[in-house]
Order: sequence, then C-alpha cells, then structure tokens
Amino acid sequence: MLDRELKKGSAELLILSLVEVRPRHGYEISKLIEARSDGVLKFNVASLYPLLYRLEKRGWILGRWVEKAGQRRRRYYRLTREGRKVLAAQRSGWEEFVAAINRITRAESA
Amino acid sequence: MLDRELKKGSAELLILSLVEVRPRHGYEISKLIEARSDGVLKFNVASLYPLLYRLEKRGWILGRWVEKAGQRRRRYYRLTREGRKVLAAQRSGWEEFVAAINRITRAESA
DNA sequence: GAGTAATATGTCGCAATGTCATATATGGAG
DNA sequence: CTCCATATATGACATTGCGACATATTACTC
Repeated sequence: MLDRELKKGSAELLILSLVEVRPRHGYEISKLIEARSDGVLKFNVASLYPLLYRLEKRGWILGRWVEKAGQRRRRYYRLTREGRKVLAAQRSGWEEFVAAINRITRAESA
Repeated sequence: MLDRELKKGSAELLILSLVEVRPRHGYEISKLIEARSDGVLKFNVASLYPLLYRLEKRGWILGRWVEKAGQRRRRYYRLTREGRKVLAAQRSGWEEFVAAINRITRAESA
C-alpha cells in the first residue's frame, strides 16, 4: 500500500461498486476487495462493518438478513436508488482526483 | 473531492513530486497544488506545515530559511537523496493503487 | 497613516474514524 | 477435539485531518 489513508478514502467507492451488480454481505465484500486487488487493498473487519452501517444509515445501501440452513446468518446489502446516484458521483470524483494527482506528480518540468 | 481522506494519503507524493525539480516553500506548494489540480485538491495549512515537518524529520526533504529584503522569510525545502528513493517507491505504489481500485470499481460483471 | 489584501508560517483542540483485541456462532479438515 | 475459515459484532484506544485562530511582513489604496 502507498498509504493506509488512501484506502480509507476509496472505501465507499469500492463497497458501492461491489454491491452495484448484486447484493453482497460484509465478509464477501472484504474478500472480494482483497482478491481482486491482488492483496494491494485489504480491509479490516473492524473498519468494514461500521462503514457498512454508516452507508446504510445514509440510505445508500440497504441490508437484509438471510438465514440458511448450514450457514451462519448473513446480512446482504444492495444498492439503493440514492446510492446509485452517489456511486456515479464518486466514480467521476475518483477520475477527477486521479487526473489531478497525475497532473501534479508527472508533468513536473517547470 | 471524492473524499477528503484521499487527499491525505496522496499528500506526501504530491509534496515530494513538487520539491523534486527545485526547492519550494510551504505556501508555494499549497498554491501550486491548488492551481495545477484546478481546485480539485486543496491543502489546509494546518495539514501542510505539520506534514512538511514530518517529511523533514524522516530525512526525505531538507528545509532551509531564506531571508530576502522586501519579503517575509521563507523556508525552502529540497528533496534529499533518501527522499528521491521514497518518491520513486510512492510513485509506483500510487500506480498500483489506482490499478487496483479500477479493477474493482470497473470490470464489475461477475 | 489607516485600512486591507496577499503572502507566509505556525498551532490548538476536537470530532471523526481506523484499528486492536475480543466475542459469538457454525461447519469442515486433520 | 483442536484448528481454521466463515460471518458478524463491538468496546476501548490511538490517530489525525482540519476549522479556527494567531502572528508577521509587504504592497496597495484612499
């Protein structure tokens, strides 16, 4: 990791992106992020769960308990309509941010 | 801004990049970042100055007071040899990080 | 020579938030 | 029966970004 702080700032974007396609539960989200980033990004569960509650409280995602025989109960989160808007905004914000950083850290010739 | 947290994580990379070419003072750095990012990134002095001290303490940059008639004294920071190494590492770390985020937030088809 | 804006550096305090450690519960592997 | 992976949860602790404030110098205007 470049810096653990970066992870924090991008956490919401990652979660919203992952629950966009289909509802997912917390543990699955943490594993997905770790796997798809090839270990570059890693979530501490003590950070992830409170973050999920926060996103739900803001109305961006909605959780639902699912009980299945032979499995511990899971809470699946899906993206709300409001969350979809936020996700779109965060995506473009992310692009803007990356472009801004690149403009400054490269292109240094002045 | 996507999130104010992201700024923090990239702050070191930005500063090191800016003092790479030539020594710069704190105020100049904050103005440069704001201008070159078209206002996307903005530094609070309460974050910037402590960060400069921290980078100096780590030996990545070196500050020097410069007094000039008709100007308030300024502290110019230059990149040290050690800082140059760190900058290279942070640059590649940044690329890796961006790639990881993009892999997760796009490519969502599973 | 008073007022004020821009330049330039510095810091106090706290709300927000990540992390460590720990707890609970289930199923499969050895 | 122990250990590990899955899965959610939280209390206590540590960190830190930043709003707000303070100070100093120069240039400009009226």
